Amino acid sequence: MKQKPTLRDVAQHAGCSITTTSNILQGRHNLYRTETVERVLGAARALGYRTNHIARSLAKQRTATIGFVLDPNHARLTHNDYAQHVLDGVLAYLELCDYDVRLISPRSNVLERLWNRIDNGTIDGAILLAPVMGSPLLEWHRHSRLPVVIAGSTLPESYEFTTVDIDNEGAMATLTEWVLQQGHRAVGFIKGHPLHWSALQRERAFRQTLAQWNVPVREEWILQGNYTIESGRRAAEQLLRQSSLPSVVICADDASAAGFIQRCTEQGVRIPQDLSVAGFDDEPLIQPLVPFLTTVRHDKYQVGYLAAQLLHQQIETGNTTPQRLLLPAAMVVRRSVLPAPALTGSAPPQSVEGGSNP
Amino acid sequence: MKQKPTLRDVAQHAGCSITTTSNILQGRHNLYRTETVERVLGAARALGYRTNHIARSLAKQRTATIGFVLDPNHARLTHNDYAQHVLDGVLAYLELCDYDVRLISPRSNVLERLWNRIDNGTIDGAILLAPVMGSPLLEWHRHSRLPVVIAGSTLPESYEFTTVDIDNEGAMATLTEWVLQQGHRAVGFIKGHPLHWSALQRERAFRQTLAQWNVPVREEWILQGNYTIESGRRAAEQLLRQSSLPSVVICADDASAAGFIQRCTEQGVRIPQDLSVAGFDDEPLIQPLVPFLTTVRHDKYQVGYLAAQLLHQQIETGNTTPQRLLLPAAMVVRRSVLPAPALTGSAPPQSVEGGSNP
DNA sequence: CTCGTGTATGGAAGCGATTCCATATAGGGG
DNA sequence: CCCCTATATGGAATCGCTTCCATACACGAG
Repeated sequence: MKQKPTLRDVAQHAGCSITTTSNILQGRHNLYRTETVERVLGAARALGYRTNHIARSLAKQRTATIGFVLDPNHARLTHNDYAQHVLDGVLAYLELCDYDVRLISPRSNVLERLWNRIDNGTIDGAILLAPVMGSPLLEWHRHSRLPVVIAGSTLPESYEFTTVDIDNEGAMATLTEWVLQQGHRAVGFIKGHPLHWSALQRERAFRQTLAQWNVPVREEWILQGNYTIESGRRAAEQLLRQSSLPSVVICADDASAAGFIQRCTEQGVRIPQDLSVAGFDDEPLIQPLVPFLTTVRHDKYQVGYLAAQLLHQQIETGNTTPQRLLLPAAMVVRRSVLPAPALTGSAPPQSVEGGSNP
Repeated sequence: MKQKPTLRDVAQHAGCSITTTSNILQGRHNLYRTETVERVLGAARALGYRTNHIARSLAKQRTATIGFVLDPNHARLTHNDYAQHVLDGVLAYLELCDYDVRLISPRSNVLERLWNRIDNGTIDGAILLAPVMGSPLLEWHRHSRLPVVIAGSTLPESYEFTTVDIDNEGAMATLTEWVLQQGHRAVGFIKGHPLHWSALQRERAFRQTLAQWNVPVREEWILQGNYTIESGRRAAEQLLRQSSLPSVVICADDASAAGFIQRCTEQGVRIPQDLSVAGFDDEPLIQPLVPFLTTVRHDKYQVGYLAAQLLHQQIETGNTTPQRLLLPAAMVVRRSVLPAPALTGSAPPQSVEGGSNP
């Protein structure tokens, strides 16, 4: 049970200086005679030497670690399938450049405590996962000199952050347009979580598209949701209580779509025969529940992968000029949206666009 | 854009030595006059000082960080609901003792690379999440002096690790016994992932219980699964091809149970009228698919929480004597298991035990 | 023979904390 | 008046590694 060998031990064993040893172990082989190199490498192997990354980090002022920061207002990571996919992409990229991840999952909203966890020298940069509006984490940028990339939210221009997210507006516009092309003119909407920018963006795109098509927005058909199955059920109850119903409901996400459909079915409203429904996210965990759901697919893994890549670049180059990446999403047409029962709209009929049905 | 302040800066600002500053900032207030304490604390606040944990770790030889190590043979974290719940428990405990988590998700099986990621001084201990049989991570214990706790697997005695897991054998014995008490004597089984100890343990308990009740095991009704929905579907196809069928099938996990039920239903075999099915895990993601599934519930969060606690103790005390924690699980009786059509067994009828139906 | 150039190596000062131990001062007892 | 103890503070080594810069030597050119 001996101590872990240090650089000094290796140097001693190899009969050369610490400098030489350090250089060779860092791969600067060409500085030395091959014989020296081999001696050092041999000694390191013989002793089972392993670089102490803490010491290295202190000396280099570089940890080769990034923080993956969950928002304290979020549901816990473990109930958050989204987080996992993004994280997976992050890990995949970091594997390439040999970086590590520190998980920062604050239970507290106290800015001071948050900072202590984050800005304590243990990470070179951070990925913030979909911070919500008004999150203390965003207060951060004023004081932090740490490179930061936001994954999963596109913030308003006023925030000077690099962001990576799917193109919520574009994708929802496409979806809405497609629904309109099916002839629907009476269209409802279930909103997403009120604190998420993505929810705002999706709603905005929905409204704008309706406006472009001169289709009136009926506010009593716009229901609040929060990206959960349960909220979809509640929305259904609210909607079904009304005297007149839309011919289609577009949901800001698959979870609420699933809840909505469930509740409708329980109430004897058949989907899609009596009412069409579209979702958004093509959430794999939801899919088995409503396998026929027409929705929009996007690549969360890719969001994480690119966020990591951008962050890595910022760290390496020191250039932290904000950028905004918007990834495209694809429609997945299944069977939950039927053509409108009676075409009455003013817009010209057009051909179907978008993804295919697996 | 000035440099981050260091201890020296604070000391200077407060007009005292670095030693004094360090002591006070570490909370040893009683060593000094209150006036000095206030001066130091004030200076630290004024400068926005934040201790550099890297330097601290080097000096203390303690990082206050543990590694959460996924098995390279595992599915990726993001498709692994189990991992998230355990991780969540881990985070909850670590929050209490102010430790952090480094995520170690090796893509490689190369032991040397694995070690470099793990044993490089950046963590004080590690939690291995459910390592599979023959995993390179287990080779580890011979060389590593790092405190390690295994979460989610109970290894054979020959491995000298502290483990935390649910009581797979006990829970499966209870479930099997309950099924037998319902009068079933023709009982099939879908096995879990062949590389997971939990799968072995569940199968063993199943067989032993049958043996205790003098119920013969029909090997053609024992089907291979691997903890996935798809494997349950395959098992159903295999089983339904046979000339004689069991009256009940016990599955080593909920996912394969769901797949099994799905496929049976598609083939016109009604569950539970034609065939009873029991699951195991009470998996929340599966539950919406088969809300009537009788299964066994256990607390993965608790597994993580306790694993973290044990590891923390080992780190603090230095005492790494192996322990094995087995957490109890509770039956959840729903409607997927009916009493056997005709009682013919030799065992005495007994009363129902186990959990309740929410 | 001297100088410059290039190659091979080592010395020593850091990185930013912690901590052992020494020192200084004040006050109380003999 | 001196010694001892307790209280308050600081000096300096240390953690293990990186890296700037110096040194030593050899060799060909001038």
